[in-house]
Amino acid sequence: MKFSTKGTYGLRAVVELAIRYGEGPVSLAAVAAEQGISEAYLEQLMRSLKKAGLVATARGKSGGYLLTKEPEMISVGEVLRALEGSTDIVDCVGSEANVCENACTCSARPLFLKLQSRINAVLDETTVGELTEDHIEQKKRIEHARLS
Amino acid sequence: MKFSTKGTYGLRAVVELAIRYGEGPVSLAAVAAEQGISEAYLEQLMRSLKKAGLVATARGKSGGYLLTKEPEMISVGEVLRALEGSTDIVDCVGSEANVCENACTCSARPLFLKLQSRINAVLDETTVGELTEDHIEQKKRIEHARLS
DNA sequence: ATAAAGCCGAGTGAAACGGTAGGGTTTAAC
DNA sequence: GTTAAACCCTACCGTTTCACTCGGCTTTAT
Repeated sequence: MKFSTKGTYGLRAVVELAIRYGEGPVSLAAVAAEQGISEAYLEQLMRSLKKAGLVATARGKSGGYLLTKEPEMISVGEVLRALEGSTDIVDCVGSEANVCENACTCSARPLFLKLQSRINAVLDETTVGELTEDHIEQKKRIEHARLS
Repeated sequence: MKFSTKGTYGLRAVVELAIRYGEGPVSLAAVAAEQGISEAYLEQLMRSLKKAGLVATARGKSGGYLLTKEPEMISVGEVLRALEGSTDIVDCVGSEANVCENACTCSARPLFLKLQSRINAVLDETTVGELTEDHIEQKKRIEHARLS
């Protein structure tokens, strides 16, 4: 039940793009530096996000990455699914009905179903826009504290 | 964000003990056979559960495992924590404050905190007793369907 | 032309997972 | 009081995933 850094890094990168939404492409190097992530590693994550259609790219000099929709229209679930393939905690709870042979007698399954629905609720409700706002607020607060 | 079979197997084993709660020790072989789990592997899981004080053992012939409290008094969170060490999705959300250096600026952390609290709610509310009842109900229903 | 950017596949060390093996020690039952 | 059924314990092992790196390619603004 651990969350991978893949998801964390990816989310943070997307928030970084959200901060600069509407200002043209942001280079990988800029995002990596801002977030303290290895450039080469982040590139892989960006590729996943691009394949999922969440980010677009501009190639060539002064190119970079940009979000394909407004931050408020991107749920964190979308981002995580793009990065991790699925946000299902076990195979037998997905809509694709990848159900194991004895699912109907598995005593743990009711718990999994409940857990999954609660998790999905959070992932679907929360948007990248919200995370971005929180983050900007937080940065302001720190700046304030530093000055006083 | 995948759930390990360790947790699943362990939960199922505990439910099996719950079904026979009050009837004396249940042998590893019986639980393993009923749930279709490798005996040697299950033994390791049982040891974790014992170390956590959730099950007791009777050694020697006709020995086995038994729950140390009523199924209704055991939350699934306790079981999972015993098996997996922790049910925290990331280190920086636990009560032990194993917080990473830039936690206060991590844009993903608010999401993690929300997710974790929802997960904890489910894990703390749900008891082994409930899972056991559901399971018994389910078995009855299948028996019914088979006979008709 | 060239340098800055993205694109892409392959490889790698460490850890965890899921499971196995093979020996102990305890104890009820005969 | 032997024996066999049970738990106890340590070590190992093959596979997968993680987190990350490397090196080369293509595109394109300047």
